[in-house]
Amino acid sequence: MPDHPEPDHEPDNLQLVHLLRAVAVDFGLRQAEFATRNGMHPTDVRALICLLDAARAAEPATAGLLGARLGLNSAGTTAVIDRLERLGHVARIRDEHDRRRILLRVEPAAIRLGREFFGPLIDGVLRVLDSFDPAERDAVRRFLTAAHTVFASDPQP
Amino acid sequence: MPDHPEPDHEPDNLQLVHLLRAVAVDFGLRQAEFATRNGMHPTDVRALICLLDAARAAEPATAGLLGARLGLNSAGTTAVIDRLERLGHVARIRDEHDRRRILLRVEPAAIRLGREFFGPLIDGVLRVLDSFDPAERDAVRRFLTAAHTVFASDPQP
DNA sequence: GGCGATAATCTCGCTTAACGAGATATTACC
DNA sequence: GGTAATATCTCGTTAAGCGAGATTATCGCC
Repeated sequence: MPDHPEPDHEPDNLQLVHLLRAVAVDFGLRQAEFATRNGMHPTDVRALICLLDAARAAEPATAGLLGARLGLNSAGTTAVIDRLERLGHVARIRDEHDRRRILLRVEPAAIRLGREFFGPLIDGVLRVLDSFDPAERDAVRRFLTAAHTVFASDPQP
Repeated sequence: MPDHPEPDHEPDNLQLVHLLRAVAVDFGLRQAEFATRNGMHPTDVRALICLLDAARAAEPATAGLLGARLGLNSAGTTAVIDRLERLGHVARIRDEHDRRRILLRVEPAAIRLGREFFGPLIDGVLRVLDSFDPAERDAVRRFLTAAHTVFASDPQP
C-alpha cells in the first residue's frame, strides 16, 4: 500500500520507491514459483534461504532461530523442518554441546537446486552491475543499505 | 536461495545482490506485520497493493485480474475479496458494460490505513534519495529497472 | 550432587487459506 | 437462437499454521 506519503519530495524519487517495491514483489513471486516447481511451499523456500544466510554468517542454525526468523511458532517450525527433511533438503543434527538443540544442515542437493533456478537470475543482475562504474555501484549500495535500514528497523509501537 | 551463481564476477557486486534480496525479505516481513496488525493475511495486503497499482495504471481492477496477479484460482480469489469486503476495505461493483465482471474499488479508509503504516517507511527512503545527485539517482533507477526486468521476465520452461 | 526453574523441540487438536470440480449467469460467435 | 466462451461464485477437501501442553535436556542454587 504504497501510495503517496507525506508531501514535498521529488516525484521522480517516489517512482524509484515504487520500482523498489515492484522488485520486491517480483522476488516474492519467483520464490513462490520455485516453491511449487519443487513441491514446496513459499515458507519452505524462505526457510532454506534463512538457513543458508545463517551458514554464510557462521551462525548456528537451530530450529528455534529459524522459527523466530520466519515468524512461526514452535509447532509451525517443526512442520517446516519435517517437510524439508522429508524432501531430503535438510538434515536434523543433535547439537552435542547442548543436546536440547537441533542443528539444521542444508543438503548439497538443495543448494544445487536453488543455484539452477536463481543462478541465471542473479547472473542477469550481475551483468548489469558489471557495466557500472565504482561511483554508480556505490550509489546503489548506499540506496539499498538505506532501504534495508529503514525496512528492518524495529516494529513501530 | 541466493548463493554464488556461475563464477567470474566482482564479488562486491554479489554482495549488492544479497543486499537487494535482504530488502525484498524485509519488505515481505513488513507486509506481514501490517497484515496481522490489521486483522488481515499477507495475501490480502498483496491484493490491496495490486488493486492500487491497477488504479494508478488506470486498468480496470476486476476479480479475475486480481486472482491472476496473485496466482490464486477463482475460489481463492473470491475468498480474498470476501475478506476485504467484510473489513470494508474494498467494494464489489458490477461492471455495467459487461455484467459478468466485478470491479473492485479500494475504499479511502484502507488507503489511509496503508499510508499511516507505510508512509513513514517510504519517507525514510525518500529522505535518502533527496540527498542523491541526478547521476546517482539515475544509477539507482537503472539498477532497479534491470532487476525488475530480470525478475519479472516470463517463467523459465 | 540432587532439585526446581528454564529452555528447546515435539505432539495433538483446531481453524481456515487455498485448491479442484462444478454450478450459475452473462456475453460473443456463427 | 443456440452453442461456445468468459467471469464469478459455491461446495467439499487438503494441509499450513496456531495454541496449549507434553517431553527431554540444561543450568543455577542451596
